[in-house]
Amino acid sequence: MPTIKDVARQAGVSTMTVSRVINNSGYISPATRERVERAIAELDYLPNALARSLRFKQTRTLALVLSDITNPFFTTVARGVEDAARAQGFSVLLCNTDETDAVEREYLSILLQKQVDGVLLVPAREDSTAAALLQSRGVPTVILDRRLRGAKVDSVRGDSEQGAYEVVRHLIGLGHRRIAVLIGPLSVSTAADRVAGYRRALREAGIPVDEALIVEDSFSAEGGYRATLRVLRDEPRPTAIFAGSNFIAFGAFRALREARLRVPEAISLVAFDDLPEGWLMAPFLTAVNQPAYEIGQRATALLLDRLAGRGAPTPQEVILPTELIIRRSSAPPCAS
Amino acid sequence: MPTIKDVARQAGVSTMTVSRVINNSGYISPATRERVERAIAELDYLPNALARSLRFKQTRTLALVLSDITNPFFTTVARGVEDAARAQGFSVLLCNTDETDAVEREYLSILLQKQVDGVLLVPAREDSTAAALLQSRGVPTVILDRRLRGAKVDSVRGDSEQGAYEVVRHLIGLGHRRIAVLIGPLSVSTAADRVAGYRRALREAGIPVDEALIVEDSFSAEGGYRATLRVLRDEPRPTAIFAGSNFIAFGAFRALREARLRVPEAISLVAFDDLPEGWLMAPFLTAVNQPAYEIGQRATALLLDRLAGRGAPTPQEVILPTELIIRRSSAPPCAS
DNA sequence: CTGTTAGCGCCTTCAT
DNA sequence: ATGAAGGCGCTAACAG
Repeated sequence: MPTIKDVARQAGVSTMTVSRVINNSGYISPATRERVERAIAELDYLPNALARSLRFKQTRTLALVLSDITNPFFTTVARGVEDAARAQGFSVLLCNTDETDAVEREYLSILLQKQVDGVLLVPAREDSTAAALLQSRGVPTVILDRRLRGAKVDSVRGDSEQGAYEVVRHLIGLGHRRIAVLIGPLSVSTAADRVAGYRRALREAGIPVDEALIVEDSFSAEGGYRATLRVLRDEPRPTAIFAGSNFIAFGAFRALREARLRVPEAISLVAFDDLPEGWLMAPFLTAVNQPAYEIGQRATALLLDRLAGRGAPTPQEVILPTELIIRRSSAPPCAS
Repeated sequence: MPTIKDVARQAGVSTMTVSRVINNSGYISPATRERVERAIAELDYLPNALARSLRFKQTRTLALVLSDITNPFFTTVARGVEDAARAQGFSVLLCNTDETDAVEREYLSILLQKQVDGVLLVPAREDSTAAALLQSRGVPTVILDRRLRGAKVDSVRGDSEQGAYEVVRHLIGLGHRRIAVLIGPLSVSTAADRVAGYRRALREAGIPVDEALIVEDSFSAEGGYRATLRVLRDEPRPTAIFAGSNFIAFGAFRALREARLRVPEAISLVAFDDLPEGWLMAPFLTAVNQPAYEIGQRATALLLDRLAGRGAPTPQEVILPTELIIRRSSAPPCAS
């Protein structure tokens, strides 16, 4: 790997002159510039970003810390992040935490050491201290997808409360009154918000909340499966299930199939988080869609604005609207 | 951000001593070590990875260059990569190229500048020069998912030829003789290999190949849609379609639905690349599944072995078996 | 066992 | 318009 010294020697100038050419700074005679540029081309010289970062104190690298890139929602968020970052010459370090506090902390330490310029964080828990730590170290941070308790940080997320409210209202409109909600850990704000939306819809319709119908498990297919089994034992059995995430819905659907309950004839099933368009051979599931790509994009724009000193003085909170997509998995309750 | 100097001052030792504590190198009296460690804790000191990388000439960072993280196959690959990398203390820089040569080159330049230790590359084209460039610069590289013409590089991929062969043989076994194959650009090796597998299956069954039934478009839903329209105009119409990727299958399915052709009654549809388990509410599509996670994991292991000097002397080529999953989208041709 | 010197590759500052 | 010195934060090599 040639260094700036090699180029300087080849061009018969000092390293400083080469540096000026590279950075387009200061005055340079056309003749020398020409010579330097030829030397650069001849040697296939590429500046060492580590050395530059060490001097400039910026790496032009962001980190995206999320629970699991395998979740299509986060995949799309990641794509939005990457596109927005690349457009401004930033690279993205990807970190999967599996919702684990320990892994989150481990990654944070690495990211601080690597001197990333900013972090996009999906906190593992609502009271995660990660954001505070980053802030205290002077690393701009944007929270994605979730709320953080008492944090003074920029954040971008979909409107979980309103989205849940709308889909539950849809069920109520169809005539359902016993509606179960299966959700991930309530320590995650999206879980809490979706339950809050659920409660609001019931309250508004004058339907009393049966706490037994609110089942907290994990945001996974297994969680959805377990929660469904539990809810099916209830008497009288709920006529509709609101799955708090796409994965929960998958698990719920499997449990329903095994219990020989047809959807939507025997029981309705709706979910939070749609799958990317075109993925479903026969779109079936009524779902609340979040603008995942835009969440990633907006969050990154916010972060890059801060890095450029263009940030607003106070923390921004961007809440993007969701969209209710009614398909065939929701129908009026059966007459029984 | 405190530096090693601050720690040294606080502990009343030289920076070298601090360095020794950090790296567990050389001899240090327990007493000093203790003092240094306390200073580190008090200051919340974290070593600057940029400076260390500059010295050590290694960044403990890999790059994953792929076409689109939004594709569930690559998502899973990425997860495999990340897990394997993290297990050895490496971070992963994610780069989406959208199959574009220009973006691929742009990223390579950035990655070289950032001094990544190794690259996992899904080349945009079979004759991409990216790998050669990386090798010439001394950056270990592993090719993922695809073959590269005449490259002396490690590579890990699924067995496209055999997978295609098997699924087409499955169709032939059902009685199909006019089988269309819809595929992405033949300049991508997976496309070429899947067509090769298709041809082998037909040849073996003594069925002449009708070149009109081999349609090259893009590896996308739109490509699948367009290709299907074309193939449906053929006379006599094919009784089965082999979609060369999951996205192609999605587009094909939409075109078939619009043409009011029921699957599998009117026409069978099979695909390469399954969707992650549990994603489908009602698994329907007969598909060839590739071990995506393992591809990512194995490739990363190979790369890290090389970095550690544990690599084999000659380039390794790992070809992992695929698995045919027969579901309800394939059936015997209708009597017509 | 610990400290000093020098340098990784680059750029800011200040001369010339 | 160009160059020399010094330093970003860290560590290998050599003292002592």
